[in-house]
Amino acid sequence: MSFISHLINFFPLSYRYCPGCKNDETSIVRTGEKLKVNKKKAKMASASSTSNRDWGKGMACVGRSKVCTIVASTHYGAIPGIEVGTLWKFRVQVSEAGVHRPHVAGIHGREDDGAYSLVLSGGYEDDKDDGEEFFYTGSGGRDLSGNKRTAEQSCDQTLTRMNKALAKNCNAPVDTKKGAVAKDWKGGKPVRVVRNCKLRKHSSFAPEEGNRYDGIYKVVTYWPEKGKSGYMVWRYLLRRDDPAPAPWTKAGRQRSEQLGLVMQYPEGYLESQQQKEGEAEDCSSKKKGKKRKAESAGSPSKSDKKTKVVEYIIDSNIKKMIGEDALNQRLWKVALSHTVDGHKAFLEKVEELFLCICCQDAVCKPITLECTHNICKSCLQRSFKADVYSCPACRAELDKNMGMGINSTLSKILNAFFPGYEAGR
DNA sequence: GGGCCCGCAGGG
DNA sequence: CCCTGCGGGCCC
Repeated sequence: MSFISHLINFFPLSYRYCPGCKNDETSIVRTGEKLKVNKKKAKMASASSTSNRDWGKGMACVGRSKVCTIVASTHYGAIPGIEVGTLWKFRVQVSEAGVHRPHVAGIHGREDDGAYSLVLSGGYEDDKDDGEEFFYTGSGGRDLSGNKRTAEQSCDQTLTRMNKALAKNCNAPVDTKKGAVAKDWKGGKPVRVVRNCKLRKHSSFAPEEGNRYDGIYKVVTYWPEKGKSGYMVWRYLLRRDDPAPAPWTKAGRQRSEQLGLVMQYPEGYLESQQQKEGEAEDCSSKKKGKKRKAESAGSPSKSDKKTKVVEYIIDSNIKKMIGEDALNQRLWKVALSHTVDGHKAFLEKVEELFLCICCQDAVCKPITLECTHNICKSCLQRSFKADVYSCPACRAELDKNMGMGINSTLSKILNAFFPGYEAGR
């Protein structure tokens, strides 16, 4: 540990770090650790497969390139900085944003807690979408043998796992036999809802392309019923309860426009698609007046950067606390100059400014040193334990007997901006 | 255009 | 560990 502290002291600002782009730590091989030979892999169907298909390309089989750490994976409600109407081409990106973490599954939840998010994708025949409200179908009741991810209904669903999780969001005691109706539906746990373009076949509220975050819904009621397949399915009625206008409404479209929300593609995706198209054209050099289209597609390529953004107005209570955070006035001044860039950009700036240089996360239980650098209490304690008594950011000397009182004002402000962010650690 | 079936993430 | 899963692209 002292080695790490030493390194950090030696190269305090040698690289910049994008808080939103944190790499998955589980894939990092630390000093003294062995490369994880994946036992699972040996057991997987692919090990004995005779297929010659190349699975290395495409978005179906890629892993995440970043993990959302701004809130815990069990966080309920909106993800700070993610606006209603945000668009992503692929599910893996929705996962990276923390909006809906599973890559394939429609419901994310825990059966003893509740459901955090779901995706409407037209994958279940008993779904029905009316925009403000929709009927959702539970998962399961399918034969997934043959290493499949989806199949037709072939047996009854049960109120277990994710189905039970979603039932727990309803503001009523769970009833695994008959279902329940919420006493006061708005009192239930919030569910983040994403609509996928594949839903378009059955719904006029689906996005044209990719996946769209549509805001918070609540479970009004759920019950078991014989589905179109003839097998029992669990059905849920969800109703929208979000302060932001729905993306398909006029107000919602205007808002998306103002915020400059455009389709997000994975890093380098459009470029590689273009290249592929070029190669295909070379190969069959029969030209054929191919549609040279993808070039102008959604990627914010400098020119359309000047889309107008709505200034973010900070809540007056938080503003007051910011005024009271005396030692951090310099940082707050910088942060406040970014409210004109909108909510998302402002929060990203705050996260950057209040990054702990040791753990590279938003500072947690912050201690503000006299040199005005902010460090997580646990990170500073670790440094002291290793007999390093200096500021990890600027190496200013510290009294080895100094108090370890946290900056409670800063802590309150950060918790207001990033609800629950400390729970993830 | 429809079927096949992969890695990966997450919960239990 | 084991099981599940409303993706997704390649091949026919």
